[in-house]
Amino acid sequence: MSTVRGARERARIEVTAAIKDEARRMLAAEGAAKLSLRAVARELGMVSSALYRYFPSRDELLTALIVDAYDSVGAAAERADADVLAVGGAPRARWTAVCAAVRAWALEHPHEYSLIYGSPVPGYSAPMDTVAPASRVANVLIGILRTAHAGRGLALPPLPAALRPEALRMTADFAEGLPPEVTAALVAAWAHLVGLISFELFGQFNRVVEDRDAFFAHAAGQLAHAVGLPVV
Amino acid sequence: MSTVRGARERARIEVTAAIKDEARRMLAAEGAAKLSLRAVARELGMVSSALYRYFPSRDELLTALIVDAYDSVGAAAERADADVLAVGGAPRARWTAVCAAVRAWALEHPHEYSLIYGSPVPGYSAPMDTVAPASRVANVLIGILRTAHAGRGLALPPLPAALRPEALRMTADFAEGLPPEVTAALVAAWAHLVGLISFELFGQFNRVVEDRDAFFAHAAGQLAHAVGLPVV
DNA sequence: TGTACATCAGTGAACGCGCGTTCACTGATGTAC
DNA sequence: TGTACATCAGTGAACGCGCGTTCACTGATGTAC
Repeated sequence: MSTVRGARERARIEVTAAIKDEARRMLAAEGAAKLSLRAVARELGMVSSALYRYFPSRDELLTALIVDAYDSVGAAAERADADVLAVGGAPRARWTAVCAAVRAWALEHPHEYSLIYGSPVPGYSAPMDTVAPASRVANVLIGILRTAHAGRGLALPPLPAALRPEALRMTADFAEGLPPEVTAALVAAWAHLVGLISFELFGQFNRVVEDRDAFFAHAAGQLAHAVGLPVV
Repeated sequence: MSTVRGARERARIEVTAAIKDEARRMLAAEGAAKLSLRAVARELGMVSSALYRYFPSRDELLTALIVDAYDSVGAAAERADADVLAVGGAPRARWTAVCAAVRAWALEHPHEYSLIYGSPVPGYSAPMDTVAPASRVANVLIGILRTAHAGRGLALPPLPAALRPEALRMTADFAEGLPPEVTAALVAAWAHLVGLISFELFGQFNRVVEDRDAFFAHAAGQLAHAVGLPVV
């Protein structure tokens, strides 16, 4: 019951963290495909086989990094939202702040971003552990829209009949309480946001968009509009 | 001056094509990171060193595949647009047809799509040869908007002052003749389109969107709206 | 049309590299009595 | 408090693998006279 851990347990926690930190550094330097257990061990002054005391395989280490990345961007989004909320910000301000926070996180951690929103790592398939952390950012956005809906409301045109059943199902699954047209718009807006960030990060904006801050700020406003958030 | 080629030249063309075809097949099976000259050679019954007669390095082969992929999706977009145009389709119909064609191409060639719109291949940097083919799809969309602008016009609200200079520059650079707010909306819509397709392809829609056809059809309509294309 | 030489596709062996993972081991830390 | 045993982190060697690239070579195709 004691929170005072033995030397063994504390060492284990520290070494596990050191391995993940080093792996993250290599990720940032080389990308996920180049991440190797041997290189991490080498950098830590351990022998490669020693890592197997901490992670049963390279894929498990990758999974840990993916979960951490989702948690990291999720926390950044929650923090941004809470900051705006603390000064009494309206839903629209919260929305654009969260968009900006996700982009800022991506620009600071490009390889971690690639890991979770880029092309899948070949030969790796994400286990269930990643599902919950993966939805933290989306949950922040849903929370904002719920507040807005409960307040002045969200004005969106009705859905075409073909999409209504799907939108109702999505709402029931993960956005209980929102109007179905808002749920549909939210999912599209979320894909849009990640598309914008990916274009910027993966080089698609090279020779196309130069003033990226201005462009993104405008796009985030359009996104807010697309999910029905009023301007004031 | 004769178009009748010698055996040597014809053989070279055929073998080059066979190498690219096989590389594309391996790409589809394993992804870009796993693409290896040795595996391609093995599959073709050649010795690995023989490939160096055709491609000076693995990166050159990758570049060739990237250029082909851009050309392939560009051609698909152009074909879709031409088909709708041939039956007298309005700009909005052309727009949604092109969006659908890009998505269909991506679903058919997921790894080629990853190659051009996914996270960059580690250690590879795209040379200038890829710039022109990369813009074929965008050029189709620009063409549609030009027609629409010349016709009934495109109704979009004016840009915020912060984005006007950038939008004017973009217009001058690659979308001459369009109103600046349309150019800005087009770039955002293009990122949105790729974001939607990437989410679908990279697994982000798993357990989220089930009726993907309906969702995408609706999103493509929203995209048309976002660039100012009238419904009729 | 025939011969001599140049070009070039493809071979096979080799270099040097890094990888993930297993396994028997040593020695330090923790636990039960 | 002291001893005997169990647990576990880390070692070092090894396995078997695939990779990109170079190089001297053979033999077929093309070219000039």
